[in-house]
Amino acid sequence: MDVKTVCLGMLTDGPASGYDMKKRFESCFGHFFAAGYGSIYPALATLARNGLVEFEAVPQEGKPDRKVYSITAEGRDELSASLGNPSPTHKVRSEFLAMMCFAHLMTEEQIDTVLDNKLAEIDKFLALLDEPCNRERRTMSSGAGFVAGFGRHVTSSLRKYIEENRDMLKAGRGDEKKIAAGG
Amino acid sequence: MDVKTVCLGMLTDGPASGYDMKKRFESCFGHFFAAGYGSIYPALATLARNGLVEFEAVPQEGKPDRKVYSITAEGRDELSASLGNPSPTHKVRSEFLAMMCFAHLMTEEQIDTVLDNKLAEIDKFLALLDEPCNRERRTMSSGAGFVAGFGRHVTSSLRKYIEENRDMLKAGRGDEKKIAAGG
DNA sequence: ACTTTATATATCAGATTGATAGTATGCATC
DNA sequence: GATGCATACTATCAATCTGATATATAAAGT
Repeated sequence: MDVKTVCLGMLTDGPASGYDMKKRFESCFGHFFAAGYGSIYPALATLARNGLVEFEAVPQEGKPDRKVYSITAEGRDELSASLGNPSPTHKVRSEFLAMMCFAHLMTEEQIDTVLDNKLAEIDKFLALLDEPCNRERRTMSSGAGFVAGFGRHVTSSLRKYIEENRDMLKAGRGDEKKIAAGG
Repeated sequence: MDVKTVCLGMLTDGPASGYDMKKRFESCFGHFFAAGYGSIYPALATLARNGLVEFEAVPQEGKPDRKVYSITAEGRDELSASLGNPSPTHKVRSEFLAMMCFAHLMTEEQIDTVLDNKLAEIDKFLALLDEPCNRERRTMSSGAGFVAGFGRHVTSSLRKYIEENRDMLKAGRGDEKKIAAGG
């Protein structure tokens, strides 16, 4: 289940260009499976080379050809095999938590700044999940609904934890040497 | 805040080898900042090349030299600068959620298998967080306590969501063409 | 005797990230 | 009328990370 597989999955909804897919990655998949051009274009090139997708170059005025990709029968087989994986991963990569492990090396001000920024970021994300997706709910598949709900639920929970436990990070730091005081 | 920075942070607790650090990544950082030898050794090599750490090769009987790394004054400055980053990231990479987006292309059996495996994995992780870390709580920094609690809280919340909403994934799939029936 | 686990290092192919680049149109700001 | 920015569309690249693998030794389990 890499970017290639997600691209295959997207193409079961109909043909699309790399640019279209990028927009879909941003709007729907962004919060749990980010992908930029640097992974989408190579993925599509590899898929095409292996016959899992095919594309038609649509000429445009003054713009590069639009390459519209479609999934092939082999592509559907490959996707089907990928969806048979019984243990898909779910990983977190958090500079935030890694940094908080070293809170005793930070000033109180630095900790507060990071925490406040993180809460603001979370609120922004929650607002995003509530606005445009609710309107599309008719066209959303059951899976997309599950995933959007997942994001809302887990992110709210995360927010609550930070608010209720941020005091922990300032406690018991009096006797530690602060290396980050000078900057 | 990459592997290099976390290595620097670990070294503020005292000298350690790459092997020692790998164990620490596994036990404490694993669930939010994984790192294998393939990133730790190159990170230490780069840090040493830049004078942010220094190492002493300790000869051993019948084993390769143990390279024991220590942080330098320049390393502390670099770490301090990294801890000043006001917006550290927190990213999720989930094959699981990506797959659930395509639940309408899966059989009910496949969905159940994935969900049951995921719940079992979550239980295993929660048990892990409760057993060895609780005993070490005296030696844990406030930051490590915050982060461990974060893991417990968010993972429990995630578990609850899956249990309470898994039915969504089977609903409304009758009129969809299933491509994954054959395997 | 065989396998696993632990100690220790290190490399490599493949994938991803984040930035950058090229080319054209339209829209707003100065 | 110029400058900057957003949108539309492609694509590449260095730095980094992942997961597997290689090399050695030895204790401990089966």
